[in-house]
Amino acid sequence: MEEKVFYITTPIYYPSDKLHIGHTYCTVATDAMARYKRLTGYDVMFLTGTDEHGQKIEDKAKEAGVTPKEFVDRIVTGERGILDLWKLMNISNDRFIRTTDEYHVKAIQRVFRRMYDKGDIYKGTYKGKYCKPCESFWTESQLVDGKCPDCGREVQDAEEEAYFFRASKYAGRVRDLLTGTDFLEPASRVNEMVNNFIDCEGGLQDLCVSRTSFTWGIPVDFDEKHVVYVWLDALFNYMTALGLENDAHDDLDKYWPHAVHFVGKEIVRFHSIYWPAFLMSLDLPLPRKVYGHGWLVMDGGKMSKSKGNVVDPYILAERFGVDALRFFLLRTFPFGSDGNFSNELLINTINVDLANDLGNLVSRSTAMVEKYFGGALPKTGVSEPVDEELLAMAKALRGRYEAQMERFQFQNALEEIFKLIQRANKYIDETAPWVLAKDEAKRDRLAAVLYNLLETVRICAVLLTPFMPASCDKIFDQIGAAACERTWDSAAAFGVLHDGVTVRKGEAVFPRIDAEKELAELEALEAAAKKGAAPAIELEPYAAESVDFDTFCKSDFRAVKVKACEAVKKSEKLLRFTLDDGSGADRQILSGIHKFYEPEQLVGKTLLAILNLPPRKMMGLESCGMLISAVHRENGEEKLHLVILDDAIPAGAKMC
RNA sequence: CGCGGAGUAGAGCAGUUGGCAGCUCGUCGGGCUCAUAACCCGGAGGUCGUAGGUUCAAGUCCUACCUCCGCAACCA
Repeated sequence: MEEKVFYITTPIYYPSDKLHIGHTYCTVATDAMARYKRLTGYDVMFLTGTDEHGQKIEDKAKEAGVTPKEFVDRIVTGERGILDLWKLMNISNDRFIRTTDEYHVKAIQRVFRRMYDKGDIYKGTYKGKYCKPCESFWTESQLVDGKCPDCGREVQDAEEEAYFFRASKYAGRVRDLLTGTDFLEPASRVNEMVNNFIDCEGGLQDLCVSRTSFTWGIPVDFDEKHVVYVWLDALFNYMTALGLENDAHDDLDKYWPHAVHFVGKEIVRFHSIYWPAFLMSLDLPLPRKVYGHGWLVMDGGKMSKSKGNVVDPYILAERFGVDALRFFLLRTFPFGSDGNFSNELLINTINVDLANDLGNLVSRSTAMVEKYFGGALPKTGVSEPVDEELLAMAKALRGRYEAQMERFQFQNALEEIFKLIQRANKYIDETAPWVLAKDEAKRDRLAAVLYNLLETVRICAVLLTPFMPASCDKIFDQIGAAACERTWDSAAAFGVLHDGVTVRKGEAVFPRIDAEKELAELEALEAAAKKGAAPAIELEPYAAESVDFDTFCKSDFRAVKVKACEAVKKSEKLLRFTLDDGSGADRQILSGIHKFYEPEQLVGKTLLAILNLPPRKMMGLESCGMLISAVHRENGEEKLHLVILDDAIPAGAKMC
């Protein structure tokens, strides 16, 4: 007898900012899976949480003038924070872990020590280059022309003490795990991982697992100037939340062997390579599966702050309904690959599937029971051959749905349900109940037709419950389904609804959306949100330090004329300028301003440039100097204007 | 040759193990009036990126090439 236990997790999200629709997507998928497993009778543990340490949060907190803990508290527990978002989205997680929770911190310290005692963590040096003025540490590959990427000055060899995890020791076992089992899915991600990180040049690299350059992290308890590297801290949340090395919880043995991790494709590497290696080091059992889902992209581009195309789940959920949003995310996109998000698609899906097909089916079915039977439907039907196809589909649905759900193919599972819903709408046409209603002799036949419709709706609603829990309850209430008629078992049988079932046609469960009107309003809303978030005009901070006159005079500012200008291939931002600097020889300067100017509008202009900066390579091309621009931010948006001079100024004229 | 993904109807996409090329929207025509102007039926529209190859049979497998997109790099 198989043990009916299931453990599922989302990644713990990084609260350096508000979460967006992509995080919501992953969490909703996990929630649907958890609810599905509970429905089928499993004992489910569903964990989500936040990963709260690290340099970035330390920096952000400093910027905001608060402590790191205050900073993350606001994003996690504050108004419209992460907890609020999951509450709004009706997420049914059993636990919520924060890596700043005391029990987790203590557990991680013990884990770190165990790995150290075993010899899998060793103290080494992190070799690199140090820039004194910037006080920053760079790796060889981060350098630009052998110089500091921030300030362009010389760097020195330096060594920073750090602890390393001996990942190389487990490379073979991890490779076997990835290539020989279905531990990592979808399978397309396996080759990517093995080729890139294990069978690459130099093999699987040992992982640096401590830092001394910042303090917002879990201290290594036997070497206090180190903090534990974020990933070692973060990955173990999946086990500390069940009681690994702590007394706060005590169900590791029960749930851990049944663990499934849903993760975004960007962190598949850590979950499929380092996470198993960490566990091997501690002789702990591995989770059952890591599933790397795709991203939601906007019009072909990755969602990102700088592109200003981040989608706010609050706005969508409040406008269209939580269940509609949950449904859309899982119905529209294949879970394993990227999906193209758009408001049009969202509205279209809601209208077609939820309003026209499902909502309208419930509406017309219940309306007829009310109209022809006063709301109470006798189970005294007469069946006819035309019923057979509908009944066969309805009876087979649970099995087909289950096969897809077990493979995490939510899109296909929902597709199966909607095939039946469409079949039911067709069945109404075939049987024409409004004609039967006119003939008193056909009253029993009419009852059968309507009963079949309610049964079909009931089965669909049971299977839709994991996706749209609140809406399915409404549907159950409208068709009069009792508690025992909403179960997993009841979804496999036809004819479950009791005799004399009472329908209550209420408000439309999924109202139709006026697409044009909504799109316009959404656009306005999103623009307003963007504006409200940032001040109208934002300027760079004024320099506190003064520069002496001699130093200033060393800068060779000159007027230059643009002889030619073109976009650099494969670069989103770079323009390549060929300039007349008065010397007689052409000067080439690259500038990252394509976002603001098209090349052809600049040819012939007189611009300002500094000529005596050391040449620097970008995208394989050499840039000799820099064009001077005025920069500021407007409503949070970056603005840039080249300094354009009077064309009467000759090329090469010195600015002083 | 840095790594990876994708090219299928006007748009957006599905096609697991090779076996009659499908779905949604749009479009054109018809039906119905129970229902949220919703529902049902039918038509038009594709040399499945290109060129080769394997096979009785290729969207699917193999080889080469073209185009687009991510990551990375870069954005002095």
